[in-house]
Amino acid sequence: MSGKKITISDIAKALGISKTTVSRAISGKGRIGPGTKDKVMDYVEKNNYKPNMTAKALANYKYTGDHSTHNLAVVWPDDYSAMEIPFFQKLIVGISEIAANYGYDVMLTMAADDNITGLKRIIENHKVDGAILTRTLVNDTPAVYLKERGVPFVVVGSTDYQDILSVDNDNLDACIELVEYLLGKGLKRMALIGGSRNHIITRTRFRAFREAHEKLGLKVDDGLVYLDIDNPTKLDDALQDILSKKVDGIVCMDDGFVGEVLSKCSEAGIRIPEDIKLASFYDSTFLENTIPPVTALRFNDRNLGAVTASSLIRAIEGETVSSQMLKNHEIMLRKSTE
Amino acid sequence: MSGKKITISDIAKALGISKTTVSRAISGKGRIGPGTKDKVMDYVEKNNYKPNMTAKALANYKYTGDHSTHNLAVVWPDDYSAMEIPFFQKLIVGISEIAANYGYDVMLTMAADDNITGLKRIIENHKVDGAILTRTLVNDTPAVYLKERGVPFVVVGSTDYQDILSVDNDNLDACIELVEYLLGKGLKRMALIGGSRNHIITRTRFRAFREAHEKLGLKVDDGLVYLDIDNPTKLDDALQDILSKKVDGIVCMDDGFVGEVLSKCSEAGIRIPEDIKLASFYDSTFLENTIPPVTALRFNDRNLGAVTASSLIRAIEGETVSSQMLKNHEIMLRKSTE
DNA sequence: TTGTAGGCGTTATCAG
DNA sequence: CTGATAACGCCTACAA
Repeated sequence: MSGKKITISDIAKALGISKTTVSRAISGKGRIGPGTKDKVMDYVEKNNYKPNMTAKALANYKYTGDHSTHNLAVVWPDDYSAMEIPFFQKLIVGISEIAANYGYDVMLTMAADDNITGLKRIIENHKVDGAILTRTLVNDTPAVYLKERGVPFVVVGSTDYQDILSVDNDNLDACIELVEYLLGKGLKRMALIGGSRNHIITRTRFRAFREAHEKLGLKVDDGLVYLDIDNPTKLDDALQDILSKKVDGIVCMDDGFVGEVLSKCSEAGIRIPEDIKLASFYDSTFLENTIPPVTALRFNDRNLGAVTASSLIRAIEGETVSSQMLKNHEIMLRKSTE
Repeated sequence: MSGKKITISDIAKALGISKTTVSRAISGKGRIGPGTKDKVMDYVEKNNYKPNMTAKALANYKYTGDHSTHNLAVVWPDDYSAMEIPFFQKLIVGISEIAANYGYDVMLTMAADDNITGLKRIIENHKVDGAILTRTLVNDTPAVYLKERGVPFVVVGSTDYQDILSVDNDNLDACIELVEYLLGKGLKRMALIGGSRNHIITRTRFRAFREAHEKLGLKVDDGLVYLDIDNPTKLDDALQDILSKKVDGIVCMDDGFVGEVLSKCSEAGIRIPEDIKLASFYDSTFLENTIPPVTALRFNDRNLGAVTASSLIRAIEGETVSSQMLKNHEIMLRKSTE
């Protein structure tokens, strides 16, 4: 474990040749005699030489003007509710896989709409070549910042901002499809439970809920729509309200709401699906094993991550890429809506 | 959006002063006239100058011999089962928070015991100063690799290897406590369901299960221990077997097993807790809302991540740190064991 | 095929 | 208080 860092000059000196020759032997670029090359490679092997990537990058910059790090930033929301759902985790696995294929590594950072210091540090220190925002916001501070800095980035989800590269599941269609299915079963008074209205996904889901009703000439009762439910207390209150209102169906925007709904119904002696049908706009393995299992929309998050990563990398490398909407959903019909 | 990268020499030329002076103004080191400094800072502001970190690092290396990146690697297991549980997600949030406090950023990479190419690339390209392994293995390829490369690292969880820095929850004590509680309720035939035996955590939990029995002069029936349950099929088989064997309790090593247990019991007309008590060695919000809610051990994973990160950073910065066992658990008694 | 020389952007030394 | 200069490790035109 000799702590001494060895450089190409050291090798050159030891072998009685010039730095240039050593550099050529190692990089494989330029003509070089086979004997010389072997000699160098031998020495490299024996003395465990590792090139100094910093110096390499600096020298390389001179010729190519390229300052790339081969790193991508993935930005996670840092609110508590996001930590409980596996979406972001699956997404990043998909991202990592593709990134690795292209020789990129992944940096992870948290950001809230009112605190993007972590992201700023990474960008300003040139630690990444581009970024992926894993949640779109109505008031999207991170996106605005990246755009203004001229950093390539892709958002996962839809956005109202112009000229922003995005990759999204076909959430709108998927949600409409599910709600239509429920309305088709004759449901008349469905409640809707969802999270922050500052998340684009919440708006999209709400819009789908409305549009499905409209398509069938029905109208949504706004008194049955519960948004901005972002903590257990609000959820409890909403549920109490809902159960007192004689609804015949409950749609949860996220799987995270479902457990509580089931347990409250059970306590209140309300049977699912006999008395109330229940469905979720987002599936997870957990919903397969609830009693009863709950109908939900399943998306392939890992695939979504993969597509996003490849879009970003292609954008970084100068290709022209455009936003995509993935046909990526499946309705998992389960007992809760039978 | 002037693509031109501006350097310290550009500033010097524009202002008719020397590079040295500009450097001093920006770094704040060395004596410099206040007027000059303001002039420079003004220009920096107006022309949006950002230092080239690569060059900075190289120059810095010359004097301090320090090659640090201010990045940490976090290594996730890349098997499918890990993706479903929020443990790793919570852990990394804790890690990120502390890292940010110390001015470090986080790189994420996946590794399996038989595939650590991602980790290798990050280490060999000097992209990080140290690493955190989020799962310990009996046959720990990543740990062996890092040790042999001389890279500072910390493992989350206990390990059999010597001289490895680790931070862990008091899993053994916690599990013993829970099992003792169950035995204290008079249970005589408890089944145990767990994951891969190559995970140290599985061994620890199994050991706790045994030791709790021994403390009360009881013996574990090996026929009721189901390990290496790493896919739905195996779980189904195990459960079928268990339910045919007249057990009076089931302990799941992880919350991921619980949903399936509950639904199988319900199908079979077995009541919990009346016929069989149920508990889990790992809690999650989901277990609060199952029917019935399930008794489980709750650990503060975010805190675990935070402690791990601070250990690693202190190790990187040359302090002597030692392995820690956190007193970090709480038994959440719920209806499933009443 | 190989060597010489100069430069990437920055910082610290040392002289003015 | 300020400026010229060398150096960090590597790479590539250009010369030999």
